This record gives sequence, structure tokens and C-alpha cells, in this order.
Amino acid sequence: MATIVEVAALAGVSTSTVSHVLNETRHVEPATRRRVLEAIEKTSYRQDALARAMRRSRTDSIGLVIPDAGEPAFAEMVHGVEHAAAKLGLTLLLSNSAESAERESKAVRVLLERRVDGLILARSANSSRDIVDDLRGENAAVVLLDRMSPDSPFDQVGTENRQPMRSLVSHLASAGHRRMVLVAGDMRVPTLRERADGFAMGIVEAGLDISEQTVIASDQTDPSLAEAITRAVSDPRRPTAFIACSTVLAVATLERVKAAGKAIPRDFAFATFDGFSHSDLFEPSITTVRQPAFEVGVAAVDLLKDRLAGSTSLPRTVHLAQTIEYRDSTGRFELAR
Amino acid sequence: MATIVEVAALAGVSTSTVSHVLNETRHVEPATRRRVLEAIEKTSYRQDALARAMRRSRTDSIGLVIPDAGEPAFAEMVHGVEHAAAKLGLTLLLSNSAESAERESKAVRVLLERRVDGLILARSANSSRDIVDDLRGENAAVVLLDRMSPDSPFDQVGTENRQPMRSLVSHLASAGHRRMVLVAGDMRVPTLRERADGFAMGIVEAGLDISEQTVIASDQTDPSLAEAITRAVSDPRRPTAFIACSTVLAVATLERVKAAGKAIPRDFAFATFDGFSHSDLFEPSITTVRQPAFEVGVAAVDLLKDRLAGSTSLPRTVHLAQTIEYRDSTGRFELAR
DNA sequence: CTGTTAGCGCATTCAG
DNA sequence: CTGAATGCGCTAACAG
Repeated sequence: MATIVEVAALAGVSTSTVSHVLNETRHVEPATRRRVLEAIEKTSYRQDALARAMRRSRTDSIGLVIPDAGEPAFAEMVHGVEHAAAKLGLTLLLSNSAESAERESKAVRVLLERRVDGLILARSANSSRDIVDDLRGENAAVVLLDRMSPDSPFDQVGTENRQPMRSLVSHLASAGHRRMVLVAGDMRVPTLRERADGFAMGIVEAGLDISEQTVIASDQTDPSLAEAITRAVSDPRRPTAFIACSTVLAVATLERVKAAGKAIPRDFAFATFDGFSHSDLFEPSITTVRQPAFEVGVAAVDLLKDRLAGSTSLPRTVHLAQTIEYRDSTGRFELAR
Repeated sequence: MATIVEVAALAGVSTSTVSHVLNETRHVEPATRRRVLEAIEKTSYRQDALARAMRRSRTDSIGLVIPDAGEPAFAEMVHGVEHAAAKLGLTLLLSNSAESAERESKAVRVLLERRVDGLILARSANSSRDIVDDLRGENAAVVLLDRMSPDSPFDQVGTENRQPMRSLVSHLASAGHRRMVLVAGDMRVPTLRERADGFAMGIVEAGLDISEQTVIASDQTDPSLAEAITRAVSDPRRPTAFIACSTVLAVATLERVKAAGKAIPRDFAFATFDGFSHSDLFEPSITTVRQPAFEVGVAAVDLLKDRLAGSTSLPRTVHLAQTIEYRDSTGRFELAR
């Protein structure tokens, strides 16, 4: 590749002038300017972002660390972040921590070494507090994504989880369901904890007995998850509804229900968070609490943008609302069952 | 951030020595080494990847440009690329061209400016030949992903598309289907063209009349796509099977079929490429030609790795096989219809 | 076994 | 309006 020096030589000007026409950072005589432009063309010169970043101490890049690229909701957030970042002329550096704390801190470290201007982090399930503390010492802007904490020193964006779960439980309760099974997942994940909280609140509010509900809190990689679901399916106390707290948990639940020879909604009502795409095209169509994952990603970049622009306000927390899409899987419950 | 100079000063050695312990690039006395390590600890020094890359003229990063982050198959490829790149200690720079040639070349340009060591490119539908030509002049290693061309000057990896389509058509023909509808999509996309080719081959091989088949080649963003599908649904020539060539096209097809009050597989057999995740949990379960998208991503990084290691062999083309998952949507066709 | 030093390519003072 | 010169932080000769 040609460098700025060659361009300058060919145009018969100094590198300084070339730099200035490149960045439009001071006036240059139209004629000179034209010569420079021609030289750039002729040498097929391209700016070296590395050298530029080094000199300006800004990379115009941001890093994104997510815990599970396979989960549809996260894939969609990545999409949103990518979209918003591109709009701002920011390059995106993507890392997947695969729900591992070590990989997570390694990823963060690598991104900081690369001097990203900002960092968007969805913490892994077993993420330690340390990573947040470490990050505080850095001068990079940080936004926490999806998995938030109440006392975050950083801006954070995610969805409101308790409220929709309460509505969902309320809906099921008023349809006559007295015993439900919550497939709750890993309780170290804030999002899932909030959903479980919302469940408990909803149960109490509906005047149901919390001790008669079943909560399965196995991590999705735990083989005991499937067993627990199977056990719940044939629970002698006869639960009538299942709620899954994520796509992966929904898959596990549907599989076990099917394997037990039961059907939805004939034998059980069913609802899930996140869910499946185009669920309405298939039977049973599934009642789903849908988060605006793309928008969450976009919002994260928005928050970051403000910080990059120098905002020093107190940490902000943005909660986006989820919507409940009621479908057949909760719709045909027969009270007389 | 502390620099290597401060570390050197604190440890009472030269920056050279610090660099060498950092990179393990020459022997240093254990005692000295320990002092350096302590100094690194004390100053919480971190290497500056930018300066390092500049000096070594290698960034240990690769770029990935995809045309549609929303398409599940691409999302999965991104996942595979990310996974394989991380394993090699390569940082991933991700861009989405949104099927636009301009965005695509802009993305490529930005990545080259950032001096990625290699580039993985899934070309957009309207990608011009120019981009390939431009890339040839660069010293970056390039791998074409998914959307390949027969005379590529670069390594490329994708799936074999004709063969599974032929098998699919053959399967349908022997089940008694004489008139089929191919929802083929944008014919500028090589992958989709190959699938359409395979369709024609399959029809001929089955001894069917090609002129009695319907091929809908509207781009998925074209509003006429839905109309064309609707028309095919009520075609007086009574086609009995639909084949969609991508997830998005499958969605469009299923929507129109449903909207017309028809059902699968009662009224039509149906099969799709790429398809939906966990399709077996829902009714109708959909016969799907499934590509190993994650592995395609991994394979792309493998090819790139060889080039980064200096391989100068002729351009290689890797075709991964797809598998056909036969399910209910093609299984219950009644010949007597 | 370790230190000195010259750039990598650019943006940016400071002079003119 | 333009040029010369400095240094961002690091690695890799080269020298000792």
C-alpha cells in the first residue's frame, strides 16, 4: 500500500497538506487540493486506520461481548448493535464468551488492548463482580447489555422482565390454572432471576399458593433439566401450565412434553419468553413474551454514543418493554379438565 | 494506561527486555524476568495492540462481511466464524452489507483500512465483479463464503446446492407430484441460482415436463413475491408441491398458503432450504434441506488460516454437503387427490 | 544475556 | 496558505 509520504511526493506537497485534505481539517488551495486528490487516486492510497488511531488515540471502533451467540435473542441484539454502530461509522469487534467467566474477561482484555472506544457487555452467567470493577478503572466507555445489575456503575439497557411475567401469570390464573411449572433456568442470570421474581409476584397477586407451584431452576446445560421437566409433566399434583423463560428452555420443555406423549394445549397450557420466530405459522402457535432485541442492541449503542461524546451524567438504566403475544398454546384450556 | 517505557523504568531494564518477556521472543534471566513481571503487575500495564500491529504489520484480526444478518443461516455462519477465529486468537470485525453493493464495498474498504490480516466475504446479491478484482490487488487473504463463483481467484467455501435439490425433486416426483412450484428468490444470488438449476435438473431427470412447473424468481423484498405465490396457490393447473429456497421465502410461502385457506400437507406438499430451528417440535413439521452453516463458517476460517500461514496454492473451493430432513410436510401426500 | 535505536504511518504542533 | 518536525507505543535489528 501507498503511504501518505508517496502521495505527498507525487503531488509535490508536504504530508501535512495531504493529511489536511484527507481530513478536511484546514483550508487548502483548490488547485493544491486537486493535485493531492489526483495523487491519491493514482497511487490508490488508502488511509491506515491503525496509524491514524494511534496518533489520534481513538479507534472509532467498539467491542461487543455476548454470552451465547446461539440464542436467538442475542443474535438479534448483535444485529441491532451492528446496525447502529455502522450508522455511526463505528467498526464492531465481536466476541462470544460462551457463558464462561474466563473467556469473558479474556475477551474484554483483548478488546481493551485493541483500544476500542467503547465496550458493550452482556455478562456471562458466572461473570464475577471483578470484571465490572476492573472496567471502572479503564477510560473506555462501557454499556451493560441485557443482563443488568441494580447498582451498575455503567449505563445499561435491557428489558423489563417482572411485569410481563406477572401479566402472564395473571392471565393463566384467571383462565383457571392453579398449579404452574416455571422452567426458570440459571438463577445466576439476572434476566432469568427477574422473570422468576415476576412469577412469584404474579402467583401471590393471583391469590394462589406459592408452595403448590413448581420452579425448575436448572441451568440449560444441566442434564437434570430434562428429568425435572419430565417429572413435572407427570407430577401427581397435576400442574396445568408450563412457562419457559427462554428459547432454549422452551425447546427442552416442548421436547419432554412431546416425549411424554402429552400435547399442547390439550394437556398443558404453555408460554415462553423470547420464543421462536414465525411461531404463528405453526401448530401449536405459542404464546410468547417477545423482547425488542434488535432495539435493545440499538439502544446500547445510543447510550455508548453519548458517553463517547463526553457525557458524564450518572449511570443510566434503560428498560425496554416486552410485548405478550397471546396464541393458541394458552388459549384453549378447558377448566372442566 | 501505562506504556512499556514505564514498565521498563520501574523494572530497571530496557524496553527491549520488557518486549521480549512479553512476547517470549528471546531468553531473559529468570530474575530479570520476574522483576519485569512485577513491574507489569504494579503498573497494570497492558500491551497496546495498535502499536504492536503497526510495528509487526499484522493485526491478528480478520474481517467478516455478510449480506443479511437476519437470515438464520448467516447468523449461524457468523457464529462459526467467530468460534474458529477466537480459537486462533484472531479478533473478528463484523460488517453487514444488507444486500447492498455500495455498503459491501464500503465495509470491505473499512476493513482493509483497519488492516485485517484476512477477509471473509459473503457477497451481496448485486455485488459487482469489481469488488473481487479490487481485492485481488490487495495483500490481504480473502475467502469467499457461501456465495461462490466458478472462477473465483480466491478460496471459497459453501454448500453443494444442486444435488440435494435434485434429490428433493426426485423424492417428490416419485411420490406422485407432477406439477411443482419453486419459490426461487433472487437469481443474482449464486446459491439460489444453483438451487434453481438443481430443480430443473431434477424435473428433467424425473421425466416431468419442465414447462408445466412454476418458478417464482422474485427477490424476497419484492412485493410481487407474495402475489406470485398466491397466484400459484390457486393456479388452475393445480400444482401439488411448493419448494422454498430459503427461510425467508419459506415464510412468505407458508403465509400465503395459510392466507388462502389452504393447509400443508393436506393441500400441498412443502419443503424448504435452510428452514426453521426446531421445526420437529411443531405441526406441520417441515421437510428441510439443512446446511451445516456453523461448519461453513469454521471452514472459511480454516482456509483463511492456511493463507495467513503463507500457503500459495491455487484457489481452493470447498463444498460442504447438506442433509435432507424428511418430515410430515412432504410425507402425507395423497395421490388420489 | 541485555541495551540502544530506528522506524511502522499518521496527525499535529509550531514556524514561516 | 503550506512545510518541517515530533512522537503515539511498540518490535526487531544491531551492538555490546
